[in-house]
Amino acid sequence: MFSKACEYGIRAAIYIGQQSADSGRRVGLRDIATEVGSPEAFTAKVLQQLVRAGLVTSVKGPTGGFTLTPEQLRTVTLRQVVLAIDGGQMLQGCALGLTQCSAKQPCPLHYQFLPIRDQLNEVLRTHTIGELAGKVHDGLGFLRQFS
Amino acid sequence: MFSKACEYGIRAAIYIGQQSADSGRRVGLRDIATEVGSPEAFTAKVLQQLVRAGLVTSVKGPTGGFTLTPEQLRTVTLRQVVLAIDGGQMLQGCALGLTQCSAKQPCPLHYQFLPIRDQLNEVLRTHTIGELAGKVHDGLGFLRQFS
DNA sequence: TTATTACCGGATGATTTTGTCCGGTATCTG
DNA sequence: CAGATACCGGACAAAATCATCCGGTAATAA
Repeated sequence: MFSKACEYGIRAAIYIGQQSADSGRRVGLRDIATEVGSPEAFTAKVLQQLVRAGLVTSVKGPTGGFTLTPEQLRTVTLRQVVLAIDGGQMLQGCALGLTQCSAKQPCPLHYQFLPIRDQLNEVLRTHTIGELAGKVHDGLGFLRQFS
Repeated sequence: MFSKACEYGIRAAIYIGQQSADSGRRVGLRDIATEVGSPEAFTAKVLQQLVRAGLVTSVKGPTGGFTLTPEQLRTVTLRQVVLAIDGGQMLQGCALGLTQCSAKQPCPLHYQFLPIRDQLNEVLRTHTIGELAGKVHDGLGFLRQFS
């Protein structure tokens, strides 16, 4: 569905959001990677993308780390995170890989996939990181395996 | 959404199906790759997977090529093609990459993605290659770009 | 100011996916 | 039977993705 980078990015963003909403405190890379079950260095790369896109805030130095501002918690959607990391291929590309697939020249699956893609876009558009973070905070969702 | 291999495989299967239904004639690899806009040698690999899975029939030698039997035209679904090439990751895996994501320990997106995945499975399960081939035959669907 | 902390950025490497090449083999035609 | 055709299968190569390493830099704390 999404790339590994995007999976890590979403999980990391939600974890950062949870900690930010919880106590306003910043979380370090090591902490994030541990809690989310992702490779540390690779996660750093992904987070840099999110920071550059303005979806996550970072602070250098001691007591530094990553955080989501109240505004980011409220406004950043899943869709923005996915777009920043994976681009729009999954969200708008043709299911059969045709570069110009439209009502004018549809692939044989065009109309079958329209509602699926619409629903996917809807889910990504209507869920904020802050909302998902709340779900994790309430024990209604998990970001890694617990064995 | 799907891998390149899978995109090529679906397009190729539909084209073979269209020619088979049309006149029962077999189509060669070169012909398929041209009509579907895919790399020839790579498409051969993908088609071999479909032949081994029993979803497409191949005949060697002169006048040989690929074909779909009437039974294959009637029964082979898109879902079978996708499973043969990409496996079940897209159809059942967790959107956030958790290896054990279930109602018992759901990711924060688990319930949001359930209906999407259900709908995707439904579309793949209820459409046969033969049906899609008919759509292409009737000019209601295209398998490559026409510029 | 100085040392430490922790993100930043580029270089590098491993793995998977994508794509090519070519000899082998089955099969049809003459 | 001989020759040509076209799929089969393995080896190989290129590109994208996934992942690591390490020095640089900004910021904090003593």
